Amino acid sequence: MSTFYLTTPIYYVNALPHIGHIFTTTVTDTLARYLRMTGHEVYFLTGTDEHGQNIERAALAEGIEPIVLADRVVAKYRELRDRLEFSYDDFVRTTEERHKRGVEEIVRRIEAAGDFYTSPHEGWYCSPCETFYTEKELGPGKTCPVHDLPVEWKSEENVFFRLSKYQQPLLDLYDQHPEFVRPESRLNEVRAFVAAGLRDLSVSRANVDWAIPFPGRPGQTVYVWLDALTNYLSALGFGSEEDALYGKFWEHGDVRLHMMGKDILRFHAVYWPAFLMAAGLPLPTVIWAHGWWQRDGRKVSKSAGNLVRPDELIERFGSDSVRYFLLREMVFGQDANFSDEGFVDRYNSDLANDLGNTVSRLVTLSRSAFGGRTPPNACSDNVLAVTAKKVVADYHTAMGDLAFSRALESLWRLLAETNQYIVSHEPWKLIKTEGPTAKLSRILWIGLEAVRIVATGLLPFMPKIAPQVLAALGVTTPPDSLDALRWGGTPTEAELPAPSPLFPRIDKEAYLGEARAQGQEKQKTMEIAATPIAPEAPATAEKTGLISIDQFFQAELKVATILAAEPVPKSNKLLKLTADLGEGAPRTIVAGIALAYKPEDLVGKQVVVAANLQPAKLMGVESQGMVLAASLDGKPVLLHPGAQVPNGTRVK
RNA sequence: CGCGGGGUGGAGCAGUCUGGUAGCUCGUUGGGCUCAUAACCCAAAGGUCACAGGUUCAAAUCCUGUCCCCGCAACCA
Repeated sequence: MSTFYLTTPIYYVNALPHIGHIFTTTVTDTLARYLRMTGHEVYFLTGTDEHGQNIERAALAEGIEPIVLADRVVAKYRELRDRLEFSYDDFVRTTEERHKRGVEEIVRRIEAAGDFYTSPHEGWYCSPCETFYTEKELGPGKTCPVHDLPVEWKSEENVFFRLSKYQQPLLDLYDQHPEFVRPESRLNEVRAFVAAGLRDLSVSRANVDWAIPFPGRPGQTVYVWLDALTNYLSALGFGSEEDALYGKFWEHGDVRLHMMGKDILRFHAVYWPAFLMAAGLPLPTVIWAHGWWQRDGRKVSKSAGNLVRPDELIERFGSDSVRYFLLREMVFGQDANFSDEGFVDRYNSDLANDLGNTVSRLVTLSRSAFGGRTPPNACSDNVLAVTAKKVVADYHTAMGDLAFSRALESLWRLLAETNQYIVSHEPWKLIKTEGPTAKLSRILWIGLEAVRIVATGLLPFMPKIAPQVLAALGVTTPPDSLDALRWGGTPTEAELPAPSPLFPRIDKEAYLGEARAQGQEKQKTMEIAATPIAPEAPATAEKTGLISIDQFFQAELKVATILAAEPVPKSNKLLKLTADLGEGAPRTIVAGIALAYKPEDLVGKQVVVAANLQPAKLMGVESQGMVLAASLDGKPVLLHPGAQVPNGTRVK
């Protein structure tokens, strides 16, 4: 027996849970359940990350305390646990006292090792990101590349962590423990990043109040990632007197596994072990980065409006169907695709047809032949028992590799063979011709037993439904150990309740129509919400964002004819235009329209140009103006004059 | 030469590390069965494993090169 410490990331409370959170937690939960059922001691942790300026500001905007905002999101996660049967042992919040103590302890240790120093930190700062940017990284008009909001020049004293010192130790770690980062392809990524050189990391902020005060550094608070990562220790009691769990699962634990999406791998595989090395603490043993869910083949994003809506799926199909789909459809480690059609197909063919229907036919046969009971004769020596043995072995192998889809696939092989077995023995004929003989009894018992093994293997995956399947097969108490995967567990002459469909078939066409309509409805709502509401009373210009006509005329808009157009090398959005503004010499203008226009289609066209903009360099080409275009979902549509006019004509 | 993932029957994917008859699910066509949730079983059609070269007795798999697709980064004056 080994100890396993399994964690999900702690989720940031600035947004409600979505399919990404659900997936990571579902995966970890399934693994936790499997390990418990194979006799291991498991401690499963999840939680929330609640500090930082984002939260502070969001709360301020609503006029509430940050903790109230956090409480609200935490309540959503608790609700999710109940709906999806997450079996975590603890839920840690970074605003808890125990967490604060853990952070203080790790800071003290790193401080004692001499790996912190104070230094001025200057740069363009985006508050929502809590990040400094270089000039080059900024968007047009000195805006944050992520938020498009103006950044501020900021200079403050920060505490820095000597990350650079750990470059070689980290590389040694990856070499000595190639299993540290999984899947393997990710290890190369991490190694390349570290080998390229590590800069010291700023780990404090001077002006963020909604955070843990930095011990021994008045006026400084702990940077969110140092704060957040430490949850893995603080939740176990690290830094307090009651640290028995810490000793058992971290310090002396056998496996310490962090599960996460690939987007935050770097923090876990580089920064976190470096912090721990500095603090003289044991490192995690495995960092597992899984892939992302895409929607209809495209990346999921709010702006594209293609978010997966797990709430509706859970309501319609049941939480276990969602869990099943997520684990069956993704090759663990790679990206996978979600589509409504794919979901219904899986549900109907795997759950309704294969699993549900097989249970149904066996139970019905058994009940009618043996007076509402399971058959009286068991049988250990037969073709299905041989298959079952092989299937169970494959199942365990796959689970050991965290290859969830393969584990499920192997169980379904047994299901398929069970159906073949039933058809080839035609028990419905035997009932009519010979009655309830021992031969019939064995045939039906073998079928029931094979399905029982499948349902038992599903217990970690489908904690709600698998026990119901077992109950339908006459096993009233679900086993708490996967020893029950051994052939022979189906009771003889046990009461067999009348079957009811566990997974009712879904009419695919009807459902897809429904889902489409729902999607459109959503979009409509969003459009309405996006329509600006006219101010009720006249407000001052400053407040409404209105400008005077003089301010407007500060912009010189002129008509120009495009003389030439060519793509900018190595860029995919930019076109380099040569335009005549009636000034004698043509101007070079770079425009981000390459995705929507071909160069040859633009030559000779008249467009509107902002003529008195400061020149700027884009991908090495100087642009002396801006072509005006309507922006439709990020796609530009150029503005042309309604009739041919002389170049340089003023637009007003 | 920015980083990464991918290209395998109509669709979606596994297999590639560790070379040995190309596999799964869905779909299509024909047949069977009637216990079961219009389900289940059998059979068939359908693949130059992106392309080219190389290594090998043998390549989807290893090596080299090329093309294409998708993310990220850069880029929307």
